[in-house]
Amino acid sequence: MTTIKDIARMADVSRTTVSRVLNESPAVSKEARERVHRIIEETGYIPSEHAKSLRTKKTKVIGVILPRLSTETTTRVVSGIDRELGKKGFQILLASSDLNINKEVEHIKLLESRRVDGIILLATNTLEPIKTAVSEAKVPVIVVGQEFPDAICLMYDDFRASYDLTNLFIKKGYKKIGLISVDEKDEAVGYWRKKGYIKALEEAGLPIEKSWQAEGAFTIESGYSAMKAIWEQSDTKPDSIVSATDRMAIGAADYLNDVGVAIPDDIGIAGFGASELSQYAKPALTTVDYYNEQGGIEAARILLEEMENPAVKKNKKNILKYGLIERNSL
Amino acid sequence: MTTIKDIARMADVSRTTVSRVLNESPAVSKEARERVHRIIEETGYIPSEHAKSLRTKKTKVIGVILPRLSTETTTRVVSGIDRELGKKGFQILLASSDLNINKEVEHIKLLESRRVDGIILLATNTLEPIKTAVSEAKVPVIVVGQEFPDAICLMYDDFRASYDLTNLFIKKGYKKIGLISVDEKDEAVGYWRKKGYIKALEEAGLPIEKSWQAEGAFTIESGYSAMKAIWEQSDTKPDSIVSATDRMAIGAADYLNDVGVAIPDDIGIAGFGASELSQYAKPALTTVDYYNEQGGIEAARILLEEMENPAVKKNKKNILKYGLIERNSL
DNA sequence: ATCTTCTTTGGAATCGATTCCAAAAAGAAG
DNA sequence: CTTCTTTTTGGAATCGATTCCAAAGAAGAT
Repeated sequence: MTTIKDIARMADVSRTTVSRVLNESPAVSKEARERVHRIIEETGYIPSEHAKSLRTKKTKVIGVILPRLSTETTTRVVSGIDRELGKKGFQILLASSDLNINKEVEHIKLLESRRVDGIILLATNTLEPIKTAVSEAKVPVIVVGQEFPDAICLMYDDFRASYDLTNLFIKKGYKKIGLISVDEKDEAVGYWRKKGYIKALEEAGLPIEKSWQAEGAFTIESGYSAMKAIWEQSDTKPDSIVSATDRMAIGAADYLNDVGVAIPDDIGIAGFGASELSQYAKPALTTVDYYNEQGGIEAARILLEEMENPAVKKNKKNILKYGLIERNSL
Repeated sequence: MTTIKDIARMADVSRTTVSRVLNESPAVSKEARERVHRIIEETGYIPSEHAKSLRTKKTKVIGVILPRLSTETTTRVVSGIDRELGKKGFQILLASSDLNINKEVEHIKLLESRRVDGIILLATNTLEPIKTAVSEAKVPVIVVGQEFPDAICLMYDDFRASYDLTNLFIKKGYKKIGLISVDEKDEAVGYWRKKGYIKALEEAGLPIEKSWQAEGAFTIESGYSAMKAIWEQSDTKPDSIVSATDRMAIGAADYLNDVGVAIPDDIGIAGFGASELSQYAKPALTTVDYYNEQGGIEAARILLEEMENPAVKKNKKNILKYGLIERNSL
């Protein structure tokens, strides 16, 4: 591979001069500059970013740790991150944790070893190992989607969103509102969305009935099973279902369809996430839009800012906007 | 930031010895090894991959260039790539071309400057600039989804798949088969899927009617418009539509729904891609599954192999499998 | 006690860039 | 024709690792 040394020799100048040409320093004579440019052109020389960042301590790469590549939510966020960072010439080094908690910690180390300028962590849990890994990290880390006590985080307001959505059910006259949730280890999706649901019911004086609740695991199939469980275990049936994710809502709707229950005539249903699926389901699903791409953009901006001038206090919490999308399932 | 030098000083050994410990060389005494390990533990030292790969010429990073992050097809492929490469300790450096043709070429250079060990290009066109960039690249490049004359490529058999799908229409008794296609600059999706459709019709002696054909642009909305165009421009209406993508098929179905045409009773329709949307559409869409994640895995494997021992002839073509998924829209 | 062999160690060069500093060349002023 | 600036240039150190090679030390053989 051609190096700056080769170019220097061929252009009959010093490496210093070549470096100057590369960095567009004005302190180079026109002839020298042209000679160097010509040689670079001829050889197809591409300077090594490694050597460069070894010296300059800047890599123009940021690491993104995500639970899974193939979900709409994450790709939207990553897309937003990429769009925003791309403008400033940053690239993304991917690290997929594959829902494996140990891997998240490992990946922070791995990204640090590659001297990324910053890290954006799409978090799925708030367990101890990952929290300490984040606070010990030597580069700025932005946590998206969960609340970490002493890190810069960017959160969706899952509690309020869930509260608002449940109130929409109530406003529409539903009285027996059930819930399909997920494991509370995922605080945002599991704990807070459930909490918002309960708060709304309590305030309205509506029953919080255990048999109208079941837990799924994000997938459409698990939503189907959860709905089935609710249907089979409850004496009086619920008249509506809040589902912590769109996919589980779709699964639930499938089950209801299979047992001949009509949506929204017999039962109302809504989800979270504004997935594409929710839009084209029949009937179209009422859902909460978290504007994920915008979230990615925000995350990128905050990271850029933090890299420019690192704040002393890292316990900033940024709350993202959300919106209710009312469609035909309620 | 702590460096190998600091560790050496603190453990009272030479950098050489620290390096040996890091690389698990047996030629280190037990005491020295333990001392070094303790210091590394205490300081939280993480060796710089930059410095390392500057010497070793290996980065354990591969670049993936993709048209857009937020489509199902690409995320599935990337997911497959990541799964396979992750096993061998490789990471992915993302480069999203945002459908901008110049950017693809730029990104090849950018990835080369970062000295990635290899590149996987999810190609959307076969125009000259990108083809020459690929053949001039100094690292192995695997092209996925399009045919490049002198590169290692991994292709979907779009012609045969389209031919097979169209024959399924014919077998089901459809006689007036229309087409929603895309720009032929995208050879795979635009040109070959159309060619397969035409071949099947020709062989069956069925009419190839221009007014039953329209061009979309991948989106659901464009499918809607294309279907509308066909419906308004044709005297006798087609009795079925082959759509070059699922999303356009969904859009077309929406239009037909709006004008009161029933699927599959009045008109049959099918798409390509086995998108999740196709599965949960009502009625569920017949489609072609390209097993994208498997494609990503294959691409990664081929790249790994090529990196191990570079083949002289780079014009290998690998054809991926596909399968017809028959559902209720035909 | 001396010579070999084997284990363990560190010095120094290297990878490919940047950057500080001083020297050389060119131009301006006296 | 000096002298002083200003422009242009290159030498050498540096970043943080690896690796070759030789030397020091320990252990074993005679």
